[in-house]
Amino acid sequence: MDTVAVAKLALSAATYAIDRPYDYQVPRELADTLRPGMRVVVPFGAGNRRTEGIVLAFEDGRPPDPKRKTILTLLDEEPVLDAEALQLALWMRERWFCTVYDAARAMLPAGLYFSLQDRYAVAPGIDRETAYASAGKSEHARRILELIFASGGSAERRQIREAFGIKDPNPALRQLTDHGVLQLETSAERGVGDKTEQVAVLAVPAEEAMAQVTPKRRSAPLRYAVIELLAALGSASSKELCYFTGASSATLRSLTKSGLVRLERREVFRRVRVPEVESAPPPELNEQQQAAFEGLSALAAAGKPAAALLYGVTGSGKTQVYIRLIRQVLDRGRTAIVLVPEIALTPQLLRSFTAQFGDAVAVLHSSLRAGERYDEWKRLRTGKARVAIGTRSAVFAPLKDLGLVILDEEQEATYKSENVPKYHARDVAKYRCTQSGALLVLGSATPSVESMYLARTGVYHCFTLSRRYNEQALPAVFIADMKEELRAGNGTSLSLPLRQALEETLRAGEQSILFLNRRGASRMVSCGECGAVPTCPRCSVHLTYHSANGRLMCHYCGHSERLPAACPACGGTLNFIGAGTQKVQEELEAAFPGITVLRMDTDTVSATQSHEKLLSRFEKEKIPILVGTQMVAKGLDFENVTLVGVVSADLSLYVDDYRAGERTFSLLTQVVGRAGRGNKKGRAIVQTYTPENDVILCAARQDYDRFYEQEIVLRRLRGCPPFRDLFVVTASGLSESAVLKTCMRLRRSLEDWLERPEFRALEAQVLGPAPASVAKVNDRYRYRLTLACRNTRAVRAMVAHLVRCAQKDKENKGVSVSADVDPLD
DNA sequence: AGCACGCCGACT
DNA sequence: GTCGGCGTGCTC
Repeated sequence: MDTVAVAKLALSAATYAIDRPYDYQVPRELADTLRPGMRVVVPFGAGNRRTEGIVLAFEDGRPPDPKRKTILTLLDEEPVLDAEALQLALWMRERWFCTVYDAARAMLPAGLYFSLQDRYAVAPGIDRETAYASAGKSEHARRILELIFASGGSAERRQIREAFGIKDPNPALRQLTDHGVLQLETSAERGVGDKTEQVAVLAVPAEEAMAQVTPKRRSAPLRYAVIELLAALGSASSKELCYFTGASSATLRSLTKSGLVRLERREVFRRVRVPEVESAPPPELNEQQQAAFEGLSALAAAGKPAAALLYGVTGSGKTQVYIRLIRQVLDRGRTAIVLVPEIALTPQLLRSFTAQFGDAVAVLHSSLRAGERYDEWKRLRTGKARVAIGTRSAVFAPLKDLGLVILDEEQEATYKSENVPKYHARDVAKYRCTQSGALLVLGSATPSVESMYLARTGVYHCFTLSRRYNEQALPAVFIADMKEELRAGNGTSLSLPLRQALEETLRAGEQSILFLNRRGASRMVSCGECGAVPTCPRCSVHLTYHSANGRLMCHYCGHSERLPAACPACGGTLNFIGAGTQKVQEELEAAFPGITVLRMDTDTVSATQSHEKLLSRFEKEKIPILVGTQMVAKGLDFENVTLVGVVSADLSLYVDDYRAGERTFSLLTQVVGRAGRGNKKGRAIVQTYTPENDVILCAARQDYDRFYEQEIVLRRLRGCPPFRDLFVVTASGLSESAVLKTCMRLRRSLEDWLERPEFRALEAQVLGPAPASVAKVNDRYRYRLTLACRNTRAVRAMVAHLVRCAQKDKENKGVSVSADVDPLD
């Protein structure tokens, strides 16, 4: 009997509700070349639209099935994912409620991505008249033809859909293709961010262009703004042009139609890599470092999966241990991954790694151009580079014989992805280490409570570095009670002790850093008279001011508007509020006339220069005082900084999140550790309205162990990680009542499930529905249910089932449902 | 999600 | 009789 070869594919068009391996017939000409891990193009769905798929496996000897469709084309010459990576993708689907394709997409560099477009083109030999005759009386078909002829004979399906709005162009499109007037072509284009970018240039002299748009300045302000900017610059990238003027790509297109602007593609110059550094000898280790190294090295040598916590106080030299460990792993013929929270904040670490390992290091992070990222990815896959350093997504580095994964500052929130797939790099790292018998090293001065718990209970090995480099003493920490300051009539953000300390530091010719630990440090605008704050029309958030383009912008949906001259509600004067760094800067300048105060927050960094530049200015010019947000907390060490002030330790503490204590402790510890890195002794002043708070007291004493002991009790009591995980099911939609109804249905079936004998013992708890932290985004209301429960395979399967059923349920029409584990907010 | 099929009202 | 709007069900 005749049999055929069938490929099992994961498809990009399959949503979570219908994600499963799909069977496709392998055409004879691909039978020899096609292997698992390669990407292909296949027809999918009733309309056979082109979809990308990735080969998971083959099955030979299957009976032919007339219903089965056939693979159209091959996209790769070599597999882009190996067997282990495919296995990881399947595991991610189970663990984080995403599709296999979502997982695969996270693993591959964007430069590898194709965008498949269905294009409708006028068939050869068909003229306008024949075409319109075929359209007959169909209004839809006529409109489609108009669009296609207007755009030069062909148009993308997406374009046609958008032009139609809600109505369905498909019957008309089918009619036209059936008559042979139009034909469908598929184009596979390389994805975004290649080596070129779109640039807009003036097509006519600047004066002429200005003369054309000026009369219509009122009615077409965006066109005017674009031309005005282009007249000044000559040319600019389309992206920047839109950012600075608030114009959309439609504005640019309309300007090209008027003949004022030309759009071109221009080569983007690949950016300079890590600066060349002289190679350095392996670092010398002190006694403690040596002990940690030997312990870790033995674990790595065993070739069995293992995890260890490297708990080392700030300045105890964890990097040197990493370097020696990597060296050894490389010498044994294996490879290593180093994850850091943010590349930009770790230039020193990057430099020392390059000095040690030279070309064997590949750097992967989000601000690399797609092409560069792709190049680095290829170097890793081919074995030319054997150490990958990067942020979260570098955990997927395509390395064979992985022997070691290091997560530096493992408690950092950046290791959890906020986009689908919402994975945590720590868990992916664990899985990869298990796959390849590698060692996972979690390094931190302030480990996450979860990791320390696992270390204390013997799941992780634990190594401690308690001695600071050169035996430096920890800075002396003083807590300033801001309630008392208020009672004494001091309403500013600078307490008396902080003022005095600043004065003394100034007099000694030393430098100070003031830290404002406010999350998402951005600036808002409010009316001085009526107190109104401009809000996004589509989302329930305040708009933030961007000084770079002078506009108010929404960080959730991208809405932007010009900063109004006066309050739209009452006509009053608008004031800037927000990060407060500016206010602190002003207060400092008033208190210390003539002293330079450098400010570093999202505003000054994006507008003027990179924070690296700002920091080097601070160091080289010995600017007396630096005020900043989160970004001053980490990274560089300054010899001459002897005073650190925390303006308000409470800001990150009293928020509704079980990790608030941990985050505040970690931040305060890092900030305090900034003082006195050189020979001089440092001190720190922590200002707070709640000086009796245990987290603040522990941080002031740099007493992690005490903090942990208290925190773990709270976590157990509240049923938070590490004792239970929080599964969050989110429903969103345009109708608030529909979203809430979906949530109530979900809650009921969740409770039904938990009644079953196999789940009773888990003592799970269901909370909500409650509005999400940002209750409305893009006009969609968001509510969520929280299930606090041990994270077992059965529970994950149950949640997955629940989400899938909710997505398929007709009662939930117009509401989308998704799930996440231990989300950040 | 995206597409086809089928039902039904409006217009011719 | 069409055309087009809308609800329902499936995706190899």
